[in-house]
Amino acid sequence: MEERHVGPLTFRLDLSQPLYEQILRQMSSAVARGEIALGEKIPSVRELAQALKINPNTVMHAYKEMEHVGLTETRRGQGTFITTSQERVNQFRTELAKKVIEEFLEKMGSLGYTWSDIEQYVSQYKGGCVR
Amino acid sequence: MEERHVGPLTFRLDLSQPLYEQILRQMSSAVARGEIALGEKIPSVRELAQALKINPNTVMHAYKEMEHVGLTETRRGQGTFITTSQERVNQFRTELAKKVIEEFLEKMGSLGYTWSDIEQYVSQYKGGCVR
DNA sequence: TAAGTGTATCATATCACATAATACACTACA
DNA sequence: TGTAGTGTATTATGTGATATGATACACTTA
Repeated sequence: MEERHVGPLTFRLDLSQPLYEQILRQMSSAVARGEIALGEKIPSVRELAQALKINPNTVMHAYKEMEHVGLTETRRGQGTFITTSQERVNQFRTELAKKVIEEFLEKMGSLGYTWSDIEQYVSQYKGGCVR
Repeated sequence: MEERHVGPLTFRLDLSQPLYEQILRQMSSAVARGEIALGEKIPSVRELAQALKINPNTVMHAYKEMEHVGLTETRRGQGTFITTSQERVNQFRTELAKKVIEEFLEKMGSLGYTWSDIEQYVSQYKGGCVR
């Protein structure tokens, strides 16, 4: 629930979802919002772990995922950097969003909600946690 | 991925989400769709477990949840019945949907998506798993 | 050489989820 | 009254994802 700042980055972690997933999403968001530029260095594993008060291995987990999907590039001994490819960033974020949306629609569907139900329903939440 | 039929009810379980949650949602859906009427008896714990090829305790978990939120009423020695209160059914389904929607919006928000992004994005999925 | 990187590998702990087996209590009905 | 079918409770076990803790190694830069 609490905000943690690391350089230009801001994180807000809770226990409702895996920490490494939250790091993953919020790091992607930081890139999308332009809070960190392409090619930029992100905090080291140990630094972020200390700042977020979580275990380095957990950060490592997130970082490995980020590299695996092409959001970051790692240089041993130097650090971890946001990829220089805007295309990869977009693709990665899109993939994440796709999963989120599909899970959402599947759940609503299994609740018996029709398409127009969902459209109406969702619009009620305008002005909530989304900008 | 496979459909299982139990009387008038149909279930489709997979391993991506907790079984008891899927039962919960799909039972609610069945009521909403009118596949089972208010006050109607639903399959016994053992019967549903056998039909879905899962453990009775897992079905029990789902049934306890359903009773806890007021979707069902249980009569020891007789069985479990859908509540006779249409209001409770609606309320229950709405609560479930609310959680699903809030989780969805929170995730999209943490991905840096704006409101109009989401509206556009979601509309691309029209004709998918939702009716 | 030293400090700061990523990386690897142990072990351990917790929690949610599911299974398994068994027993008990209540109800309906032949 | 007995018996079958209900929900319920208990205890144990297993599994996988997640997170932690500690330590060591390899690489890069200054």
